[in-house]
Amino acid sequence: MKKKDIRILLVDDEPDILEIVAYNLSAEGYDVYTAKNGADGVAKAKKKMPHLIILDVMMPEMDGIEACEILRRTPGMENTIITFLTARGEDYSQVAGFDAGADDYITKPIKPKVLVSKVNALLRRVKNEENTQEDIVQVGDIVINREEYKIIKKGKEIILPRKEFELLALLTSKPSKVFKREVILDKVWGNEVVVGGRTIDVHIRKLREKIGEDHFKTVKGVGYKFVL
Amino acid sequence: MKKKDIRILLVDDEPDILEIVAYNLSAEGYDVYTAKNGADGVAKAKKKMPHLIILDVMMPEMDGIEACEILRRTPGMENTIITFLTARGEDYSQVAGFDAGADDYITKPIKPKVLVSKVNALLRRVKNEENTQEDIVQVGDIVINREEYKIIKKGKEIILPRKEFELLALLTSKPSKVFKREVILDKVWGNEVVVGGRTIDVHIRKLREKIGEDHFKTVKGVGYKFVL
DNA sequence: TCTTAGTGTTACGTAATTGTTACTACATTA
DNA sequence: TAATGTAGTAACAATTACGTAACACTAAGA
Repeated sequence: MKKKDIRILLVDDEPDILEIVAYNLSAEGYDVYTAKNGADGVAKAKKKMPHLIILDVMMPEMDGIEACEILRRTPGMENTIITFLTARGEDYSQVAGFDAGADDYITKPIKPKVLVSKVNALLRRVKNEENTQEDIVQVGDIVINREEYKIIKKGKEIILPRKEFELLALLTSKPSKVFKREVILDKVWGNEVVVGGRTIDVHIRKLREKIGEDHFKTVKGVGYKFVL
Repeated sequence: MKKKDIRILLVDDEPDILEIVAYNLSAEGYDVYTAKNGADGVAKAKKKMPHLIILDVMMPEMDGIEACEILRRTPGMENTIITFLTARGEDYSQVAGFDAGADDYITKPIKPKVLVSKVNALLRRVKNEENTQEDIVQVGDIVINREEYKIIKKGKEIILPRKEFELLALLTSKPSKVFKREVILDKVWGNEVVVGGRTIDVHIRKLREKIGEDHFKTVKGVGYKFVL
């Protein structure tokens, strides 16, 4: 998952903070949205479904704690990462924030470099996580685009026959996972078709020729896996 | 996943810190281990495979940054949560820490309540997550990954042939339990196949070579058991 | 129809895994 | 201490599984 596809929602009532934080995160490549109070934040969150929400604790209308509690109860947002902005030393806010379901907090005054590092760290997991279900997978110098049925290696497009592509798509859908022969047959060939015992091997061999020998690992007696 | 099954490794060279943090986290119900420098920490981490590692940045022998980099490169620990302990205001450490692959940092002086809240927050995700990941089992310093058909011992990946893998998986499924020869034959070989009387012994021997002599205990006249 | 790319099959070579054997070691019991 | 039963070991044998090349079939388009 690319940074520009990661949405961050910023909620704070101070325009200055909003501006400086939004600037820094945008510069880092994220897709940033802002809201100026808790109620507005909750509304925008439901609309944009951000991956990360940064909430100021102290706000008019609806404070961060309350907003956080509402967000956590919103379907589809149980696992959104929520982090608070809080003044230093407010231990109470921190504990209360965590209780409300926050994942982290960031202390004011905000230091852009630290903030950006922290946001990167919080989102590192998201970036990998989504990889496994993306239609576009990147591994080294190879890009597999399952949506458009094509792969790109070192900037050069390679067209694969359908069966080979489907086999590749299956294996790359969960890198490192071993797919048993029976599972491969079921998913790529369909369980009613009976094919010879060497068919899978032959297709694997073709992929090895075209994509690269070392990406396809044989697990004897079990099946194959795609390694990065 | 229950709190008592969540392992936390604490690495700091100051005994006082170690004690107070360990006390608080233990009281919260976590399974806490400690190490007194980076090198020790890395060794213990490989052995215990903790879910969360709290690393002091400043340490003799090996500092936290270096330890973190090593840990991140260790098989099976790519997704372990790592958080730093750092003195307030050391912006540089924070940024460097995130670059090294940290997920978070905790500032000294440590406030127990805040610390515990934070740890709970960091582990909230783990608690739910692990529920679905049944095919990764941990026993002592050995991780058995059914999905990828590999095992990791002290951070080192070991590939086992299928029969050996299945035999190991069976024995470790219930550590200390003695599996009778007939039961092993049934589960690993299938009750219709008839194999010679020394076959199990030979496979046990291979596991002993690869995994470690002392993990496999012979119970004469009965069978074998796996001990931690 | 002919051609062609894609797909599947076969036969065979090779390597790894699995199983067997014969012998050794050790403990238990008579 | 001899006899017995059970397990450990190494070397070897058998089996299984995989890789490969060459070829056969098939469907779609020229």
